[in-house]
Amino acid sequence: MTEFQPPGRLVTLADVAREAGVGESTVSRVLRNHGSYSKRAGERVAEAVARLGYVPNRLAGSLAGASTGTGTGLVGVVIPSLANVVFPDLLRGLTGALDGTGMQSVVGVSEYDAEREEALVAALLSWRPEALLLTGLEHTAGTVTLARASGVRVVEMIDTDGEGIDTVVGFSNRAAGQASARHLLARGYRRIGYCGHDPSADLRASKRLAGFEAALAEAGTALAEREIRPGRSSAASGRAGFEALIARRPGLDAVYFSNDDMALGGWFACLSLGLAVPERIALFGFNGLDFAEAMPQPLSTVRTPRLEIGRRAAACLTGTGPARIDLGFTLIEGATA
Amino acid sequence: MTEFQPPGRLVTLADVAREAGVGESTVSRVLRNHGSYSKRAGERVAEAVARLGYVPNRLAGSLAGASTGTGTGLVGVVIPSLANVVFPDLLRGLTGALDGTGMQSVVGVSEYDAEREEALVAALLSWRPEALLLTGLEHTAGTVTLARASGVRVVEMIDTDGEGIDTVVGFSNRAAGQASARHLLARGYRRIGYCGHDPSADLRASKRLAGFEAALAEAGTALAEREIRPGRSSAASGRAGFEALIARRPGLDAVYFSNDDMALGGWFACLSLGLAVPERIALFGFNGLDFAEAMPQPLSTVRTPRLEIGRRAAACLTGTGPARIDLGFTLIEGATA
DNA sequence: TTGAAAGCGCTAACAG
DNA sequence: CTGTTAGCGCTTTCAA
Repeated sequence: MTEFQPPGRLVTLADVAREAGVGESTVSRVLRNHGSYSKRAGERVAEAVARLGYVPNRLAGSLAGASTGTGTGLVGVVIPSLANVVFPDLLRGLTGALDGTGMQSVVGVSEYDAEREEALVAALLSWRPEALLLTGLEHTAGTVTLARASGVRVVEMIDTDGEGIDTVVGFSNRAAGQASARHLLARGYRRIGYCGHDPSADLRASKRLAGFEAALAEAGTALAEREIRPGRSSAASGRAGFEALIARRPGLDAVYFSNDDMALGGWFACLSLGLAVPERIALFGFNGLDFAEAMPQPLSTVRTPRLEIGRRAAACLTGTGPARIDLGFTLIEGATA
Repeated sequence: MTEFQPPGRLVTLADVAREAGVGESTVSRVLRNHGSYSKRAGERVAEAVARLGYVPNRLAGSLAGASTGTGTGLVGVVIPSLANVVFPDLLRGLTGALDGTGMQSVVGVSEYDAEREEALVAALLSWRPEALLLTGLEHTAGTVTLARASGVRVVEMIDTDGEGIDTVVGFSNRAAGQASARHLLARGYRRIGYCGHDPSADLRASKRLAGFEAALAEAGTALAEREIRPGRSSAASGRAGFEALIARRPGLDAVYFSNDDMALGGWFACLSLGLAVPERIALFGFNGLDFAEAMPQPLSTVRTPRLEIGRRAAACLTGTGPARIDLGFTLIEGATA
C-alpha cells in the first residue's frame, strides 16, 4: 500500500530534513509557519512530509518549547462523573469552544472522590497543561496546593457558592434551591417533600437543598418529609424514592427532586399511581434537560447553563486575572408545579 | 503558605537530586520504583519531593523513555459526540477500566464528521499514544493510513458490521435492527412506521434501519411510512416526528424509533393524543437507557453493552493480535410493543 | 533565508 | 547501590 520502505522507528523531523534536503530548523520553521523561509523550502518540506507520512512528536516539541513559554496546548480537566448528563454537557461546551484553537483537553473522572481528584490533578499536571479546569469548589488541601504551585490558570466550574482558587464560572446552586422553594410556596404548596439521590458525593445537590430549606424556613415552614436514595440519580431511583415518600406521607402536596432524572421517575410514579399532577401533587426538578419540555406536562424545573459554563471556562483560559462569573439559571414554569 | 522560596521555573528532577543529595538517576529510580536503591536514598528523595512540591514532567519522561519502549501511558480516543449518552457511557466503561493502570485517555470529539476525525487522529497521534480507539468502522482513507502507520494498536468500538483496521469491539447494529423487526412481526404488527433522527451523521442508526427493513422484506412486507427529523435525537424530536408520522398515516400499528430518546418522545405524544400503547400503537426503541425500565410501561427496546464495550476496548489495549469481539445485545420485551 | 549547536527534563545504559 | 553520560525529537538562539 505504501510506496516507500517504512523505517522501523517512526519518522522524525530529521528524516524530513534529509528527504527535503534542508536543515532541521528549516523544517521546524515551515511546519509551524513561524520565522521566515523561502517558498522553495516550504514546498520541499511539504512534499517530504507527505511522502514520509510524518507526524510531529509533540512530546518533543512541547519539551523543547517549554523553556521559551511555548505551551503544550493541553488543558487538564477533572469532572466528577460521566454518568450524569451535566458533565458531558460541560465538556461539550468546552471542547466546542476549544475546537480550532489548537488546544486539546485531557480529562480525568474523579467519581465524586476528592482524593481521586487530587491524584488526577497531579497526573494531569505532569503533562504540563496550560490550564486546569476543576468542577466545584470543594477540593483537598493537596489539590489546592498542587494547583497553586503549578502556576497555571485554574478555573472551577459550575458552583459559585464559596471561594475559588482562581477563576470561577458557574451559578449559585443555593440560589437555585431557594428559587425553587419560592416558586412552590408562591403556588401555594405547603406540605413539601424532598426526594434526592446520595448527597455525600454530590455536594451541589446538598447546596440546592440547603437553599431550598432556607427559603422554606424564611416563609416559616419546613420540609414535611425527605427521602434520600443511595447511589446515583436516575428515573428508576426517583420513582422508587417518590413511591416511598408518598407512602409514608400521603398528605404531601409537592415534591422537590434532586434533579430532572429523579423528577421524571416521580412523574412516572404519579402516572402509575393515578395521582393527578399538579392538582394532587406537584413535582419540581433541576437541570432543564432535553426531555423536560417534551413531556405531556412540561416539567417545572430550573435550567442550568451547562454548555455556556464550558464555553466560558474555555474563554477564561486566555483571559487575564481571576474572575468570578455567575451565569445564573432560569426557572422554567412548566405544568407540573 | 509555602515555606520555601519557590523558583521562578518549575521544580525539576535535578533540583530534587540536589536537595536530596543524590544523583539524578537515583531520583528517577526512586520515583518510578524501578531498579534498586537504598532505603535511605528512597527516604531522602521522598522528603525532597515533598519539600519542593515536585511534579514530574511526563513530556520529558516519555520522550526519554520512548527509545526503549517505555510508553506514554496515553490512549487516544475519538468519539462522534458527547450529546448522546451512548458515548459518555463508552468513555465511562473505558476510563473505569483504565483507572489504576496508570493509563490516561485523551479524547477528541468528531461531531460525526469523518474529516474532523482524521484531524483529531493526527493531533492525538502527535502525543504518541500507546493505542488509538475509534468509534465505528467508517473512516477517511487518511485516517486509516495514519492509524496504520502509527504502529499502535487500533480498536474500533461499537460497530461490527464491516471490516476493521485492527481490533473491533461492539455488536451488530444491523442484527439489532433485524431482531427489532422480527419482534414486532412476531407480535403481529404489520403497519409499521419508522421515526428517526438525521441519519447522514449517525451511520449506525442507518445500519439498524437497514437491518430492520431487511427483516421486514424477508417477511414479505415493508415499512409503511417513515419520518426523518433533522438534527440530533431527543425526546422533543421523537415527539414531533411521531406526531407527523401518525398524522400522515393514522393506520400505523407500530413505530420503530432510531433510539430510546426518540421513543420516549413518541410515548409522550401517545399520552397527549390519548393513543393506547401498545393496543392502538406499539413503540420500539433502541439502547436500553436507564429511564426505559422506570416508565409506567417499560419501553420495549434493545439494550446495548455500552459500558462493556468501553471496558473490553481497554482490555484489548494490552491484548495481542487483532481481535473481533461481538458483545451482542439484549432485546428487552417491555410493555410498549 | 538558513544551518549548526545547545538545550528542554528525563531515562537508561554503563561503569564504578 | 549509585553517579556519569548520552541521548529522546524538537525549538530556538546565533552566526553565516
